[in-house]
Amino acid sequence: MRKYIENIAGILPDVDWKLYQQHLKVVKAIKGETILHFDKPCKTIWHMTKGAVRKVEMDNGINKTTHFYVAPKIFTVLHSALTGEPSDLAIICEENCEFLTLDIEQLEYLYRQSIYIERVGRRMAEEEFIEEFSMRRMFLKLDALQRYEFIEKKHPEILMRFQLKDVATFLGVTPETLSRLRKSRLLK
Amino acid sequence: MRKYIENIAGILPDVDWKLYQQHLKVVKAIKGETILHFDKPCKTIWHMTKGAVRKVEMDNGINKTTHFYVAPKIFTVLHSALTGEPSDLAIICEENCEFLTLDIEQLEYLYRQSIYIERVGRRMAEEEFIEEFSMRRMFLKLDALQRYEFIEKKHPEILMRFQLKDVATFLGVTPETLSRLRKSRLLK
DNA sequence: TTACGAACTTATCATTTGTCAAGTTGATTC
DNA sequence: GAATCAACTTGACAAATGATAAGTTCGTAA
Repeated sequence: MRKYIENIAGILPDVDWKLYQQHLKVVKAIKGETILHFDKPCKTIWHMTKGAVRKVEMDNGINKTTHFYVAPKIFTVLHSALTGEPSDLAIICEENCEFLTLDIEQLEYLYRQSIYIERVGRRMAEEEFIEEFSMRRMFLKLDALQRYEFIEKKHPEILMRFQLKDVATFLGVTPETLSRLRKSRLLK
Repeated sequence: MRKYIENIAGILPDVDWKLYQQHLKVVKAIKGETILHFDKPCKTIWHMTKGAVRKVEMDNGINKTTHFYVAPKIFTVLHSALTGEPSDLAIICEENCEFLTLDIEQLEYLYRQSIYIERVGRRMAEEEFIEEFSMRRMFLKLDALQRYEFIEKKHPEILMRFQLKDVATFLGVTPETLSRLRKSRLLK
């Protein structure tokens, strides 16, 4: 996990890493488990060391997937964590998972203790912003088939580890449409 | 501008603000001017104190707007600024504008000098991430008319200060479609 | 094994949106 | 004021996608 962080954020000195590490707690969850429920405030940063999860939103009774995460990965529901408001997203384990969890309030404390940890936070936020923008551009310039092929090329792990119906909602189409697009591609 | 920053990032002590301020340069640009061209690396953070700009991408010879910004606002092309790679986005002034510019390399230096400035960077990145995600969710759950109404409600300044053809590409539809949607709404 | 249910696919038809072409409006320039 | 140009609108038709319903496949539990 330290290597994963340093890969994104640059060197994290021993003393800062030790400080950070002290506040992490080991947690496990099994496939199908919901680690964050709708309407509950998100108070945790998850450091996923094993497994895969997805974030979902509820739209007219239909679950739509907004994010897929595969270990190693750090995630939270930021707009809820920052404001304390209930989360409109749930987080569901799609495989058996292992996490190191960190309380949001403890993270705020750690930010004040270490410019290196503050920097990790900045670099993580920057990377998430870039990824989020990349996903939105996908909608601006690509049709449904091209979006599927974009994911196939840039994020193949998503197609390997998650269900097609969830990939469909992530791509902004119905599962039926995704099925048809996949077939149309075979005919070429 | 300091107030704008503190509103997002919390208190910025006098000494840190002074340090920051020393590296800002006043720049003006007129309506229609391109302050960042396609394929040039982005080396600047703009602090727009007056005016309005938009970011555009080129897609098969057609300009598509990815962002609208109205003063006061801080922006850059992050994925280019971080890597030094040429920007696939251009930035165009839609009104006469005034900026305080900051060189990216100087910002990196400032981050190392001050945990408060580092924090400003983190908070800005967090806010941009949240906004970017909010925009993507718009595509996941809303059809074209609903997206228009979402912008009308949440970002009315966009409809007031930018052209409809640019709003259309920002919403992921053709100008013709947006025109029809606006008409269909009048009939209700 | 059988039965069941969920994921995925296929088919049909309706709706939305894009494409292309033409018309209108309004601001700017000469 | 006439000419011009870009923004915006409108119309007709084509293409993409959604909605509904039904069929298939496959893993799991009785």
